[in-house]
Amino acid sequence: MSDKKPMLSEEMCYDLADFFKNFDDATRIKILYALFRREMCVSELVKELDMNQSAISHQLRVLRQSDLVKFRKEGQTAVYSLDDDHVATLLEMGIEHIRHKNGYEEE
Amino acid sequence: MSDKKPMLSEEMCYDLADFFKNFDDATRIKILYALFRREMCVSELVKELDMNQSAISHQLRVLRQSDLVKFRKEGQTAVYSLDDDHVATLLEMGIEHIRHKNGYEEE
DNA sequence: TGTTTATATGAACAGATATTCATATATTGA
DNA sequence: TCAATATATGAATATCTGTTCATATAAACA
Repeated sequence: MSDKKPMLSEEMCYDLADFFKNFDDATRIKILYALFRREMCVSELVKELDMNQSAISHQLRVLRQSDLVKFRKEGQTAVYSLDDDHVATLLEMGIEHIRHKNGYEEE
Repeated sequence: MSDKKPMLSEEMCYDLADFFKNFDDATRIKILYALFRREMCVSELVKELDMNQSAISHQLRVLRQSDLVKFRKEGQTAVYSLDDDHVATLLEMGIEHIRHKNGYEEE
């Protein structure tokens, strides 16, 4: 046991959990995947997800605080985009996992 | 937009969120990482994580129901191990992400 | 300046969830 | 059979979290 990888530090465990929390909600998944397809402003996300503007803004704040998305102001609109290379990879790993588990390799 | 990847289905978004929920809690991260190092029975996990046996068992049930861990009975003990190839990869991606973000590439 | 549009945000509320406590089940050994 | 050990699980509780509502801010434009 002593010659193996050491256990994770308490701090790392909490940081990891916080990181993965970004992906544990369907709304945030939708936002992240939408931004993976292309950058979008808030009102476009509101239409795409057919949800309350406030709900979208609140979730964008969560994702911003984790540095998963960034945005730039263009006049009165805020254009959001992904700010982390790992996001797309993680989403695709998850998708592959689900497809594999549910047994529909193809499509 | 029409020639790009289509948006994810509602069901896929919820399945993805449910999958990532397994990693959104520090206790489950600890359990998963401990089992990544080696298989362990419940009482070993209780000692390793220094937590209530009931709490561990409840979390093991969550992970079992998502097919992330499996177990075999050996007498009165239940030996748990990882049951999904993606788990270790995901954890390592998360760890790399944190290290990268916090700026300590090395070590 | 006043109005409209886009976005952000605090407060409140409802629903989800992690832990604890008590207890059940089942295996081992005396 | 009785006691001890290992694990599982239902109920209760406290905390966390996502959404909504109301409202604030700020840019654009008449």
